[in-house]
Amino acid sequence: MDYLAGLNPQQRAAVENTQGPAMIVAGAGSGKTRVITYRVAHLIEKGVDAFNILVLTFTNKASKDMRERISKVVGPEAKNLWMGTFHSVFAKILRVEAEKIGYPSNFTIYDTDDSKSLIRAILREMQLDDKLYNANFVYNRISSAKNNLVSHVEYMQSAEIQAEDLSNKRPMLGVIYETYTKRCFKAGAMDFDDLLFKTNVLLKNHPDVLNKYQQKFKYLMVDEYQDTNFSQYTIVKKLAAAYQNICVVGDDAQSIYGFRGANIQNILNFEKDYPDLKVYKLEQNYRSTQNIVEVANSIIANNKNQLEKNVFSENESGDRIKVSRAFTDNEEGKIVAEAIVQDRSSNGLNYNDFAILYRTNAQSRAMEEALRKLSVPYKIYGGLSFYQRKEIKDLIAYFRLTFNPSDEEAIKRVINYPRRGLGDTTVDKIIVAADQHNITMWKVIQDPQKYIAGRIANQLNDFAMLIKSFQAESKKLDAYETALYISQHSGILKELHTDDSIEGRSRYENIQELLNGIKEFAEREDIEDRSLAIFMQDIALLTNDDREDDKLKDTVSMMTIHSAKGLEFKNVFVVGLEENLFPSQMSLNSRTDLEEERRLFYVAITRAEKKLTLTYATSRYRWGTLTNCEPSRFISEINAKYLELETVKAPKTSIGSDSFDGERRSWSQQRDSDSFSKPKPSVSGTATSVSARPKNTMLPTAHIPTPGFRPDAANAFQNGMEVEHEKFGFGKIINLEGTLPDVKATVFFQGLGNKQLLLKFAKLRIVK
DNA sequence: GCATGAGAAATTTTT
DNA sequence: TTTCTCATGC
Repeated sequence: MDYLAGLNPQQRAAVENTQGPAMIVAGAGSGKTRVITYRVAHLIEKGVDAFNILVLTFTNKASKDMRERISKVVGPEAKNLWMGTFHSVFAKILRVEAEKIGYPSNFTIYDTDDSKSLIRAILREMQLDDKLYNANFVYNRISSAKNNLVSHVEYMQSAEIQAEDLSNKRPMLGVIYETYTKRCFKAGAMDFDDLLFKTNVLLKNHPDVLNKYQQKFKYLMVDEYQDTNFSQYTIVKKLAAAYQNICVVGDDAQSIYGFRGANIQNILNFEKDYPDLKVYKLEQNYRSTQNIVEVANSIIANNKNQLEKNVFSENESGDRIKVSRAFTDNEEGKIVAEAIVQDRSSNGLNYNDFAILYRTNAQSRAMEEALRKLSVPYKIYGGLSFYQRKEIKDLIAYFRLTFNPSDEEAIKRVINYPRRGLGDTTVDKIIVAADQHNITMWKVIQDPQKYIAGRIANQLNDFAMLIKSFQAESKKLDAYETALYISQHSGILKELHTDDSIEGRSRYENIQELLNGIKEFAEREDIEDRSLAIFMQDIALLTNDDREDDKLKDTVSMMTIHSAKGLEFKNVFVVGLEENLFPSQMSLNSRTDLEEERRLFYVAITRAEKKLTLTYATSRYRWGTLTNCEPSRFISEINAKYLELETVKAPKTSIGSDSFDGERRSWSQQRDSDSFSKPKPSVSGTATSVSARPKNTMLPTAHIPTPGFRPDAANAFQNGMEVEHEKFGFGKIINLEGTLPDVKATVFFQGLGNKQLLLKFAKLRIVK
């Protein structure tokens, strides 16, 4: 039992006490994962059968990491643990029990895209205003209903909800919810929230099933308990009811998924559910310097509602927190990139000692450009996952259809890809026919003559035959062979192969990569059923973090703060610390939301081991235009004694005296470099990493045009007028020469001197 | 049914 | 600025 030796007293107590309800409040960097892994290992060492232990996590990555670490202590027995994300564990159980709730066991899992697409279709069919009934909004509404275990029936019956929807002028939401639910059911599909919702239904309506899993999971552990929603909370509570061997681990200060229905009260009130609860507080931070920990503490102290704890560090006190101001988002990128280059060479660090964290994905672009300019290798985490790419989803839709031809979203996705003359009108006809006869789209497609007039029936027949041939082949071939067969005979491979643009080639490669992945799967010896159907089961639950590609490469990591949770880096840059960005604009209306933003900031800070840099810009491109920014309130919440404010540099004015020329020059340079890097500039389609965003040199100052800025016509100007220029700010016309339309004005701008401007081009507004 | 181009909308975080 | 939707004409 030597693994116990390396633990501090609290950690050790949490590990050794395995009976009854327990809550481990784990401050950031306090060795939480270690405690969970050792606790599970300890259970197994004590003789508990691994099959009787269920460990629930939020990300695939967390569960994978933990399983690996556990197997280092207990060996191959770790394989028998039930361990995974809420969604994957209960998907697995639902597949076994599906018939009990009327679903086929090979149900499809709809990802967010599928769900939204279905919602859009329903909105169109109901002829609802898609601005009032925005698909995103509807999706969130349904999602939060499900996460609070409100079924569509209860939704419609609840006077409160109905009144709320009515006052929001969206009385049809209940009907949409109902239709959506029925359509999913008809398609044999569950969305993400259903995996939890239906589990609740199952456990509620089938006491025998509940009992079975209560007996099975004699020991339960839940990681990141502060992120559970009501639906998850209820499942856990039910499963634990028989033995009460429930151990939850979490940190209320790191609850950052409230927007997705997570309820921080679940951890704050845990004690009420289990009065004889034992609480273990892990308060020593082993990760960060004292300064960093104290800054984090001082930030989080601004929140009202929290569990009492005192996180401390016995590491060195460390550097102060650096705060850098930039004038634009591009300059911010430059400051960060330069700091990385310099720090790396002067302190002998690797690129992977650095992370850049931001609030929104959109911020990555400025960072990327800056890093690329200095040839700093980087990797962006999050964003579009491999499995969300169009070509991958297309092929997977064929797979889905093969195993579940009722899958409506899959049909719509590929019925006309590659093109086979089955366009929107035909699809609409199928949907109408299916609706009228109360059958699935697949039924209509199989027997088109019966439902749809005209020659289009022949093409539908062909499509049905195609899918049926896939089904037949899948019974004969292994996963890889089936996948290959489908990709060839669907025409996808050919379609992509003929596209020899850069994007097209990369799509082709992605398909190859997917096929390789399937091949690997087909050759695995540790699983019994290696069919494509099994491979497909959880694919919607995978994210790109699950694919180990270049983990070992030495690159700077870039990601949103949300995806950085659980990670640590020697040097961390938290960028974009501005009001309306971080804290996000959406959070400013309520205390709850603002506190969540603050916890998010807490998470960001506590990722850093040695050095933390906060940056902000005084202006930034948002929705295409330059906007003024104020420094984030979070910066002023930090006690100044911990901060090192960077000396302010004067803004650079890189444009020469003749501004018109200067402007045009930088445009043409940009053009040139674009066409240089893209052999076929005419290729449209998916965006490449080459951005047409104005470069640094185009932003001489940070002037923000007054709202509603509109340039005046060239003939309107007179000598002596005060004018505003889009970029240069306010100035005064001191000379006019030439004749219309070629009048040239000399304008004096404060701080910039005289500029010659051709009035027909310059964006000038008359002030006075 | 499909390709093309104009115009509008969008940006919070994700299993 | 980019991305998507819608309308138009073939």
